[in-house]
Amino acid sequence: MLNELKIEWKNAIEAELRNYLGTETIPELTIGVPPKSEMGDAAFPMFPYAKLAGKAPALIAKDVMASLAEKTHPEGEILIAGPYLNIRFDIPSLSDEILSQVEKAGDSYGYVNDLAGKRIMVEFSCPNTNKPLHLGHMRNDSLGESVSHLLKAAGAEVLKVNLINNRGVHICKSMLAYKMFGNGETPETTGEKGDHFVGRYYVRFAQWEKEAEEAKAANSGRVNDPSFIDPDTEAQKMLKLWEDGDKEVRDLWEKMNKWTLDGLSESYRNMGISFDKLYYESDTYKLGRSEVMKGLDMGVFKKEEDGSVQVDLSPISLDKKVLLRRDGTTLYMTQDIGTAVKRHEDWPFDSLIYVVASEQNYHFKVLFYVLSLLGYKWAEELHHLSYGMVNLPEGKMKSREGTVVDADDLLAELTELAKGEIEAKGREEAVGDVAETARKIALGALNYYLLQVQPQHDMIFDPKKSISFNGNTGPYLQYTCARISSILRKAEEENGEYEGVEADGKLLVNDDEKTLLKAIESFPDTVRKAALSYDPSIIASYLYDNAKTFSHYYHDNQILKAGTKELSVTRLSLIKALRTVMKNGFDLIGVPYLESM
RNA sequence: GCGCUCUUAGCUCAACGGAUAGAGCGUCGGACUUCGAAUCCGCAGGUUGUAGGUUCGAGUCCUACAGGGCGCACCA
Repeated sequence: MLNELKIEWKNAIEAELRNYLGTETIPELTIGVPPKSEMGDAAFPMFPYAKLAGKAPALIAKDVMASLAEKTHPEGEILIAGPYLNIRFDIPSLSDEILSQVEKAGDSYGYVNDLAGKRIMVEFSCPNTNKPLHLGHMRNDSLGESVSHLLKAAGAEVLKVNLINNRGVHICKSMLAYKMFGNGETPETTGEKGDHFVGRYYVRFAQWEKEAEEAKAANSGRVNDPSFIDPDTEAQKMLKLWEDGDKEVRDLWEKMNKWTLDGLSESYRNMGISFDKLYYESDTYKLGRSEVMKGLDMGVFKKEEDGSVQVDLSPISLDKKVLLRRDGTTLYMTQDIGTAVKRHEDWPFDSLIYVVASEQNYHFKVLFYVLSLLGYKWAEELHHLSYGMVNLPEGKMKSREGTVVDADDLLAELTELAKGEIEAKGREEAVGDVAETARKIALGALNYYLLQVQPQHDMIFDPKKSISFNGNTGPYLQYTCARISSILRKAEEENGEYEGVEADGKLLVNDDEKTLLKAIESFPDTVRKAALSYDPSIIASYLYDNAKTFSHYYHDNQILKAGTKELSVTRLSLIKALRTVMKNGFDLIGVPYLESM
């Protein structure tokens, strides 16, 4: 409704400008927001018309205002701020309408229909089945989950898919190490979570590999000993056996995959991540060969003399890329081609978003181009949501150096910290389920931390300092809502106190109230913007601004003892609407809502 | 070497091409007999990596340079 008003003003001012400048063709008027609320609610800069008019922008603003003031114009007060023509709206007179809209829409307030009728597939996570999740995966998962929610909120039908990387030489490495050094132990016998158990053998392999390399470098007698086993050669052999369907290898593979996947599922559950459909690389890795053959027939790919199939990428200023090896086997790229085609068959999408780290920018550029060469029109609707690395203060996380931040450990540690906070504040009773509340606080802190940064930016994570519960954090947002809930509860408990008293939006006249009303009104626009740009950080900073304004407001103004019952009831309706907005926003960025904490 | 990308306060991050570049953390100093102090208020902290250019207007767009990251496999 404020938007409509702004557009009415834009049209009115443009019409006046045409009149003033004596020409029909004028630069489009831009709609801005003044830096301070006392300067008005909408800003129209007059700079672009200075040359045409041969007058200073400030003078134009004055003249246009004068002539507009004489006519009937849209609702609002015209202000002059130097070269800007600003409009102030009567926010209190709109507040009843704003608040009742929120009330009516409830859980779906903020939802828009820009993507109505669109089917969007979102691929994210894509773990290997040889180790547990780490912080890098968590950024991927938070983003994937959040973007999926955003797209739904924008009206799309969304299918979340995961591709489990459960085959390849790296998987064989953990299997081989287990075979060599496992002595038949299992997650049950050691009491470990399955993914951590398997991950330990992946690390064990790396250790073994290092020892072998050292032995080779030292050229010691061991290397020539017939009993010397080269780990890498052995892993390759195992991969071959796997591909040939060797019973023993396949059985071990099934067993270890299950261990890992059980562990990963538990992590996903704890993190609030879920998928609508799982794809397994063991099923998809051979897909794509027929697509490549089709491309050969179409003449868009070329068979080299050595028998490999390649694609010429010079039209997109790249070199060339092999799509089938000379022995006819498939590659990562081949698989992704096949998987994309299969996915479109499985669930014909209007768009497919790959949430994958920026290291793979090249891969996706090539993939999308190849699919378009194959004539798939939907290739234009593929999107790589490329996000930056999560680094440690001392640099990149390295599994070999043991600097990887484990997802389960981090979550457990944060939960423990949150529990400590609850206990330190003596909130156990008020909170009820302490463990569950602590988990939700930890999750809120983590998701907010990961999503407040724009996806494409690299970010630095300091395990000691990064995640706090104070300041610009998830728990601060949760706390804000818990406070609102607390006030609303109290109001209910004073049963009868406010009976028959009507809220009157015109009473909401102070700056914070107007700021909150404008923010509440702009929530749907914020959702739209975030969804269309696949950027949850827009929601995060929007929610933070609201929490900040509320805290300030709360500090300076009484709600239950506002002076008159009418004012109390009106303020209650304002904070209730704010809570709805916050809650709906929380859903979009994986911050759990808490009644009390 | 080539390509992509990034560089904003001590640190972590914001800022539809628009007005005096903002938050949090950290430092220092204030505010709880008042609806929850996981809060609020204040002080200090900046030549937006450097040099040019486009524009009425540039942290934002273009070019060059410096520095960081990531790619440039018949690995995934």
